[in-house]
This record gives sequence, C-alpha cells and structure tokens, in this order.
Amino acid sequence: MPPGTSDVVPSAVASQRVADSLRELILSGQLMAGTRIRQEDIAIQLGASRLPVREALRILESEGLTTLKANSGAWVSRVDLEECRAIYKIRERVEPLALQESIPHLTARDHAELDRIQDEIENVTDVETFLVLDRELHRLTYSACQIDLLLSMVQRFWNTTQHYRRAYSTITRHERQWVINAEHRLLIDAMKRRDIEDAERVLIGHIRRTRHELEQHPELFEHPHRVDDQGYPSTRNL
Amino acid sequence: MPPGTSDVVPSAVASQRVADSLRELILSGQLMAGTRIRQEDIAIQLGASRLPVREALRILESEGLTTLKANSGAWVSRVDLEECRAIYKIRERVEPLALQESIPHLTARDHAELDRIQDEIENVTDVETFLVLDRELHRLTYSACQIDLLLSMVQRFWNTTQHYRRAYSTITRHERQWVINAEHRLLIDAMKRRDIEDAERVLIGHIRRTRHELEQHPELFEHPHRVDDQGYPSTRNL
DNA sequence: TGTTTAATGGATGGATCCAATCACCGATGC
DNA sequence: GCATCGGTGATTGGATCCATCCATTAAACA
Repeated sequence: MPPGTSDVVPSAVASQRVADSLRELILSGQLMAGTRIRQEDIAIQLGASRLPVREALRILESEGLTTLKANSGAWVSRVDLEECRAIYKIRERVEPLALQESIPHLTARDHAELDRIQDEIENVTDVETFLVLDRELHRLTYSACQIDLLLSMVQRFWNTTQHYRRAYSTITRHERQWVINAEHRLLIDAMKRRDIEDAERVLIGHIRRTRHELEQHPELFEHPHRVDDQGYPSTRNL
Repeated sequence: MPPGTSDVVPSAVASQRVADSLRELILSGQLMAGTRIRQEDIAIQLGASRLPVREALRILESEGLTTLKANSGAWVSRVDLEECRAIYKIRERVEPLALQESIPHLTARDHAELDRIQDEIENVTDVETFLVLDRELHRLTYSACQIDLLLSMVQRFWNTTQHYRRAYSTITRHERQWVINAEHRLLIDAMKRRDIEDAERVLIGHIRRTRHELEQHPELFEHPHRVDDQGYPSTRNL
C-alpha cells in the first residue's frame, strides 16, 4: 500500500503504527513544520518503545515528512519557497502522466463522481473541507492509473506541501476560487471526452498557476510564530 | 547528500555505513535482484549489530533497492518488466525537467567534458565501462540542475534499473550502439546551442526508444538462474 | 493418498540497557 | 568585554536479550 494511506485497521507492526500516527499528526497540522520530535516523547505518547519510533521517523523521512540529523534529532520537515517551487515544477511533469495513464480506465461512474465533488467544492465555505475535497478530486482523476510508483510519488508531493496549500487557501481562496472551479470543470470535461492531450494541458496550467500564485506569497514560508523548535538543521539529507 | 553517492570517507553513523556498503554490493551486481538478505548475515559480514542493518534496510527500501516484508525478511528489489516500463515512462517526464533546469547553468567546460565522454563511449568495448560512462554523461547533463530533490529522484531511478541496463547492454549494445551515439551527439549539440526544447525532445526520444527496446526483451526479466531466494514477497510496499 | 492440522525451527520485531555524540553553559584567559 | 575552552546534561545511536511471527515439515486423519 502506498504511504500516506490511512489504514482503517491499525497495522500489526509497531513501526508502521507509529508512522501512521505521526503522519496523521503532521498532515492534520497538529505537528507544525519545524517542530522538533523527541523520540522518547513520542514513544511514551504512543505507548511504544523508542525503537519503533526511530524506524517510524526513518519511514516518514523517506516520505519527506520528517528530517533527521545524526546525533541531533528529528524535525517535521520544513519546506522553503524554493523547494516548494521545485515540487510544483516536478508535479507539472509527473501528474500529467498519472492523468494520461488514468483517463482510459475511468468509467462513467467516476465522471459522475468528479462532477459531484466539484459541485460540493463550489458550495463549500470551510477551508479545511475544501482542502479535503480538492485533494479527493485530483486523487480520483489519477485513481485508475496503474503505476503504483507514480501514485505514491504524487501522494508524497501532496503530503509535503499540505501545510502550504492550507495556508495559501486560507488567504486567497475566496477571490481566486472561480479560477480553480473553471480549471476543474475544464479538466473534467476533457476527461469525459477522453482527450488526454487537452486534459494534460489543463492540468499543467492548473498546477503552474498555483505555483506562480504561491511564488507571490513568500510570507507563507517565513518561519511562523513558533519558538520551541530549538535550532533547525541546515543540512537537508534528501 | 543524495542517496547513492558513494562516500569517500565512511560515515560515522553505522546505519549509513551499512547502507552504503549494501548499496555498493547491490549496484555492482554482487547481490543479485531477488536474493534474500538476512539481517544477521550482513551484521556479521560488516562487523556491526543487527540494529544498524535493520535501519540500513529501511534506508535502502526508501531508495527502492530493497523490499521488506514484516516478520518475513528483506530482499534485493526485483523489478519486473511492468515496473521497469513504468520507471522509464516517469523518466521520460522527469529527466527533461532536470535537463531544462541544468542547461542554462552549464559552462563551456562542461560541454567539452561531454564531448570527451562521448568520444570515450564511442571507443569503448567493455560493457561495464560503457555503463559507467553512459551514466556519467547523463549525470553531467543534469549536474547544473539546482533542484536536489529532482536529482535524487533521477538517481534513484537509475539505481533501481541498473541491473537491467547492464543485462540489456550486454545483449544488444553492439548492433544498436550507433543509435545511442547519434542521440548523445544530438543531445550535446542542442545543449551547446542552449536549445532547451530541442534537447528535451532528443532526451525524451532517447529514453523512450530504450523503453521500447527493453519491452522487446522480456526475457531479461525472467527469474534468473538462482535458487537460494526462498520465496519472493508478492506485496510490494511502495 | 491427499489434505489439513499441529509442532518446531529460524528469522524478524520490540524492549531495555549502555555508550557516544552534541549542545548548552559557565569559567577562565586574553 | 569578548572569545575560547572545558564540563555537564540531555538525546540519540548501538548492542544484547526476549517475544512474536511465519514457513516449513511432519504427522494424523479423512
């Protein structure tokens, strides 16, 4: 199963359980980017030994959610503007492939579901539910892609930029929502027509526009009002 | 430092040291795809405890080089034809971006070095050195790309398909070498002209052609003449 | 004889303990 | 007063031991 998928039944392996819990804490925003993670704290908090926590931190590091530094500690990964731009540029290349591989296998039922979700998106006011729905919409567009490796890559990108999508949506969603809606509708239409080229073009534009708008809000990447993260490792071991 | 880079000075952290050693063993072909890895064997062989080996296996799993199954064991990742095709399809999308980001920052010195390597490639007869040179050439074309995340992704793809490039080159390199040479020369020329579009097009063709030729040699992915790999886990936890 | 079940062996996962490393803080010397 | 050096505390990394799980094998029953 690709990482990031929240298991309904908790994994029997403690490392996976811990990783799942931590991932949930990070993605939900309860663990802010840049906060330090002490192994023992987590171990106590989740009722496990430190060893599974160590392995969980490794797992999450491979997903890009945590950053480890030898003999120093672990932090919730902080994505600066430069890295965020990079991720979006990669997404502009990778997600169209997922779409291409998915479109031929999507059914009419899927198309209807896409319409339904977009209807919901256009009616929602809450930011948090918008994030969930938006992600669900795009996930569905890729869902019939058979390349697991690709899907988990995409999921990873979405996970690591989750914080900033939330922050950005909070700021400018209301005035720019119509653009998102238009793009989503065009995307869904192209998918229904199974016009892969067109769908890819719309999707690329969708991601690229978001990147450009993100680039105009560098304040989102200023270190937020946190003080308890003692020292942030400068070395990114990616 | 991106994974896969062989450290000159051995890392002080045992897990990293073990991971480096194992990676070298796998990439050099001394540990064949599909062979089981027993934690204790490696621990003894490398003079460490089982714990760093466990963490090393996690690290390598995140690089796609090993496959772990809970309560069962670890294996050197085996890439079937389907997954190999997938990786190449992703490479066709991702590597052009690395190229695009690199071309503007490459110097005349780099261009000369590219020519030199290609000269060597056209004179070499040994398969193993061809593999090294070919990889070095492409690495150099991407070397000025500033997106570390992208470079480590590319490196990962090259690592996981290393076995099959070796096997494929062994078979058909002699009769198809002229195609590779032509593509390399065209690529280098476009790069010198800093014609990003053209360079991307050549590169896409280069990767795509290789994929198509790989697809016509499914026998490379038949389980090789090994017997001591007891059972291969069907679940890919990517 | 084929199938199912139970037992055993081996390998992995987890917990605890110990060592090494780093960061912080104070003292000392310039 | 500032910088450098050394000590101390906290946190992570590693080793060993124990529990758990899986696979294989053998045996017993249909």
